[in-house]
Amino acid sequence: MREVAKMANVSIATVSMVLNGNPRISKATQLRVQRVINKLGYRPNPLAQSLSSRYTRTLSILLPPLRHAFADLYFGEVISGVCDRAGKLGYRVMLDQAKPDFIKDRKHIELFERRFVDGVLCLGCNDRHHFLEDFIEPNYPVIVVNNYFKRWNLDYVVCDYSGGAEQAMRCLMQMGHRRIGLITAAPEVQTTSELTQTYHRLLTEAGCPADDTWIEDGAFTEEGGAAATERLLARHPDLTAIFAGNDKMAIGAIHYLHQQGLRVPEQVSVVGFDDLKHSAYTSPTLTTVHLPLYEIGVIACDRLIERVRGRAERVAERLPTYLVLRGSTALAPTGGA
Amino acid sequence: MREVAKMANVSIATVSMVLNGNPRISKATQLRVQRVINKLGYRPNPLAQSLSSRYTRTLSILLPPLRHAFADLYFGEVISGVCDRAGKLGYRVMLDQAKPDFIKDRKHIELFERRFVDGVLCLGCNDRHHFLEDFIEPNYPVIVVNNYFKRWNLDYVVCDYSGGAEQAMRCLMQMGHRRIGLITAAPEVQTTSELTQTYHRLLTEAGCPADDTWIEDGAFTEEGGAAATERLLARHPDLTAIFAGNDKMAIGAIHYLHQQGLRVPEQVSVVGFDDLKHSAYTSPTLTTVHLPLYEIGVIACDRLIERVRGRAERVAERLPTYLVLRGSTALAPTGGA
DNA sequence: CCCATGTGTTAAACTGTTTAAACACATGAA
DNA sequence: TTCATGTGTTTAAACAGTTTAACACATGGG
Repeated sequence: MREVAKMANVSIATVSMVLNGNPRISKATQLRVQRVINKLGYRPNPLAQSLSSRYTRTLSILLPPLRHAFADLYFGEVISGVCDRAGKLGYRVMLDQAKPDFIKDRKHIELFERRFVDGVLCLGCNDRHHFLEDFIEPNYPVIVVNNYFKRWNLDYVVCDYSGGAEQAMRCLMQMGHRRIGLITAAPEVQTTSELTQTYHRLLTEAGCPADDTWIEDGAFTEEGGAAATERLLARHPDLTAIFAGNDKMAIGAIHYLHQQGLRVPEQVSVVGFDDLKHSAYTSPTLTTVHLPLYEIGVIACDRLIERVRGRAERVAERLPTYLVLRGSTALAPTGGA
Repeated sequence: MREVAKMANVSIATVSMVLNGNPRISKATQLRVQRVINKLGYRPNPLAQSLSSRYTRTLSILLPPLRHAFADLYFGEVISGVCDRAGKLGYRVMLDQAKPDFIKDRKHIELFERRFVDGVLCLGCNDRHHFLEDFIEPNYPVIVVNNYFKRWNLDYVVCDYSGGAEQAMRCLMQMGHRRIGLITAAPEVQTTSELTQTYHRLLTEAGCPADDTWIEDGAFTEEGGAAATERLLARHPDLTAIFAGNDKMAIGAIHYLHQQGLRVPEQVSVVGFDDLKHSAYTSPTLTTVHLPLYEIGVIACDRLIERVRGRAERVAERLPTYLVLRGSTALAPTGGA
């Protein structure tokens, strides 16, 4: 920078102002300095810029403390959206994981206090992640992705889980299903509970309310989905459909059903939730609720950057979802179980 | 830092030295300063540290310019390994994507020149990614993950593709398969070409060499795998097995075979490569070669940090792979096609 | 002619750390 | 006593920018 200033016969401050498009610099000076910058191929050092300006132009994606958290298509889609958008807006993206040590060392606070990042996107978090509380009072720029909280007043962007669940349930019921098992996970997550409530509401409206024996926890994993299916089937051998809170559990369910020699969808229909890429390639292909995960990443990123730049209003957006009808659903078998 | 220095009656430099465990500081001073640091809850500003020390303690993961690149279990596993290891060693991880604009703007160079990061891990790159060349001459710390190049002398960590392919092919051949189609992708990738060579070698050794009509490109995607299977089947309706260069293409192949009413594995056996999480949950479950992708991420991260810290020797590691026998393979049908 | 106003530029202070060189001061040997 | 040596600490200069108050100068109005 010094070199540029010297060669253009101006002060360092002038060069800085040219770089930042300060309107107090005359056209002539601007052009002269710009030419020298190009000739010297000068590029400002972002570290120094951040040190001075207190903006890092870096965002963090904070993932829950799951093993191999990045090897997950659900998170992957969101992250893709965030990265694409952030890149376009000149922001960098860092990855962090809210492991117990991470929180214990207050690293989530340091993210801001030590100026590692300008803002944080929280994926896959739930009510038990008490560290979220620490973001509220200092009013740090944070957006919760695909969940929201009653107890904490945090900005969020979510998919319309109720709407998606309603479509899925209506579809099953129109096909004649009434004995429908529900596999969910993390009941403390608001979006999940929307799903459960919708499930209850629609069955009740149809005059055949379900009790808790029809609901099992599948931990959002394939194994969990399979195990949950086993438990459901043990209690209700006559069930004709399973509605899973995500695609992985649905795939686990199909896996278990096949193991037991049950045919999908002839004997049991299965509906998932997420519409991950490979759900279109399973056997049978999976009927599922499409979530705009990539788009949600894009929007969350947009809103976060707006907040970083001073936007004050709360963010609370809800994106529409829709059912994708594929091969894992069929008319309910008419005969016996 | 100033405050700490004042309160401990020492200079800022002394505080810095205490922080960095400089042996020239006496035990007494060290203790005194440390106490003040704790009392004030002082934490050094990493930006300023980086500005001074010229180390950012940040690594970049550079992904190829694929759509939704992060929504990929293959990359996801590697990234998980990298993040876990980097976190333990006190390094942060940034995400970058080698899109055309990114390269055109020489942002991959700026990563180093503007001191965004200390080192870069390149995932999913191939011989056509000429930007890799730019890293060689300045000797920037870069590790190529799961590929290597003959034309460029870059450090790498790979899985043993030859070994894995040999196990897969031997397994198929022991089950009586001889008419085996190969679905690969990106032939310019060394690791891929290991696979193809092994395929040719084993078939030739068995006295039934295959020509190029037995090989199709599947672009590493499910769609591609399905399309490749269609082409293979059109030419060789009598094939009894398909060996795919990754799990996604294998899943695409099974998808197409099912669509055509062919049973897997009774009529056609399918073997994949990668052993992604959900390959254990497909129908049928997928026989595949397990790649230690998470471990490769860990090791690549380790080696990169060693290089950043001055290690000079070239990195060229190869991790073992093994076949996982599941439900998509069976004895070759003895009768007609 | 004097002063208020506006425009372009600069010097200096600031961001928070590292590090090389200089500086006290005590010790031990000649 | 004098000088060399070693130890612990400080000084001051980087690192590479941004920001702000001040300044020089031109213009226009009273």
